[in-house]
Amino acid sequence: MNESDFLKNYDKRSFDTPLITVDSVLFTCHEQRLHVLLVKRDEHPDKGCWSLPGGFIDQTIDTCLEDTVRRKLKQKTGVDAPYVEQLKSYGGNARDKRGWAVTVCYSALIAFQACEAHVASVSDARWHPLDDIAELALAFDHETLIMEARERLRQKALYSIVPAYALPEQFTLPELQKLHEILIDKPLQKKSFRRRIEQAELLIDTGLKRSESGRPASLYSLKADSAEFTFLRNLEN
Amino acid sequence: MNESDFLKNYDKRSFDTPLITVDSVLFTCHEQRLHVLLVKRDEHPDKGCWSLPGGFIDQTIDTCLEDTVRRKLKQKTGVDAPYVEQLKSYGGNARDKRGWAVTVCYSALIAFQACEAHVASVSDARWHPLDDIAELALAFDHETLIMEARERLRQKALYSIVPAYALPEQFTLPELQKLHEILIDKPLQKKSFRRRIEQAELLIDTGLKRSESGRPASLYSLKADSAEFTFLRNLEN
DNA sequence: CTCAGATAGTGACATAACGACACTTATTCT
DNA sequence: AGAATAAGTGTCGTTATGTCACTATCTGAG
Repeated sequence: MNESDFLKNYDKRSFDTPLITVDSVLFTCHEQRLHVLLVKRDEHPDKGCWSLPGGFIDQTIDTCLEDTVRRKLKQKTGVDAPYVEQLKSYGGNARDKRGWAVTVCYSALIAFQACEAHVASVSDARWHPLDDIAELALAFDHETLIMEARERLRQKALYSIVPAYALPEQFTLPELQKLHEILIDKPLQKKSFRRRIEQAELLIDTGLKRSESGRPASLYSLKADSAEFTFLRNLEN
Repeated sequence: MNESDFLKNYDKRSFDTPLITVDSVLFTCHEQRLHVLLVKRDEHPDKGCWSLPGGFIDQTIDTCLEDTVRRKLKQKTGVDAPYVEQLKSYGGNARDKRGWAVTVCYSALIAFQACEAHVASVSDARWHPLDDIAELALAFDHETLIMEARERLRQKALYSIVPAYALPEQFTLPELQKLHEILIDKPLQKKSFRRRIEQAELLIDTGLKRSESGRPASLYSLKADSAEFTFLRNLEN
């Protein structure tokens, strides 16, 4: 039998394949706290629990996994997230009551202001402070997904400025430093922090921000695709 | 309807879900070259092409994705790989002629000697020098998977000694350094290399190895689970 | 048996990045 | 005007690394 005959007769629905979904841990920084976007499930299983934005692949419109992720995120936020990164896949027979299930988990970052209005208009979506999710009823193994994504973001904060995507397009260095301090849960030396960033040339200066009090701070934005660029050392202080 | 009624009536086979598989890029170091284990496909699609060891999840015996990976690898190598790490998932409608397909790609390392005999006895499995795979006919998008896994391993070589799992359990520092040099394709200063490792205390000294010529070299082996421990800086020389 | 060659491993100094912290500058509020 | 606050800099000591010469130990040729 040649390949085209094989494919003509092939029916992948004749196999019992695991369920496959994508899920995203969308982070933002709001009022000096890290938040995650959660969606209240209104269908079984785990009906009524909070879950990560995500779901099944639409084979008719998604050409790859990231298409699914961005589509699902846009439904909840109204905008395309500036940073989306695949983290890890979880698969097993115990994750989902419906049976063997695989989910490809992504992490994403967005500025709170960029989607504030749209999120408020979506009835089942809500930002939750990360420190509060232990008290929520979470669907499936999503608490694990969130915690592992949180840990990855903490690691990123040690050697990159990826977290900057959780801030508005323009931000000051003290604002960025504060975010890093939240992420790694430790105060940082401002001199060291500035040096690391200046040296790596990851940001561009875009003017001055008139401050409420104190000196005016320079506004920065991310240099094109500087996301993954690394500092030279780990942050230890 | 309550949840248990819902689950009773739920049939995941009524949906057309993508195909889902796992694949592993198993590396080893042999005769100063990096090799990858490939398997010759004897079924459609891409019959006759070389592919990565992997395949479908067996929902009756695998409880998680890594179970599938280790099971498939053991079929080809005869032993359990000492290092297995999930890298990335690939999904899309163009990867596999059978339709929308997702694969969870793992990277694994093993000592050549640990599985030399068994691999030789498996008719469809063979080690291929990494530099030669461009000339092979590879199935699906497996060339991409291999290249991205190769790049990840290169990165690991810059800040960890994970590559040591591609060596026998006991090895000398010059052997490890040579492997890193192969991975990052650049000569390294032995003094710097030794210092980085000694400082991080990633290895334990286990005796002396009588050399063919030159001074006898100390044998080392990995400290328990020191795999991911990092050096403090990137290797630049 | 001895010495050359090869390889393992060390000593030592210069450089670069970082930690720490005091200091300067600019703005707001009283 | 002066205190308070916050942005941003100067500077010094420490640490890790780059570089490279040097020592030590083995093999093998003559």
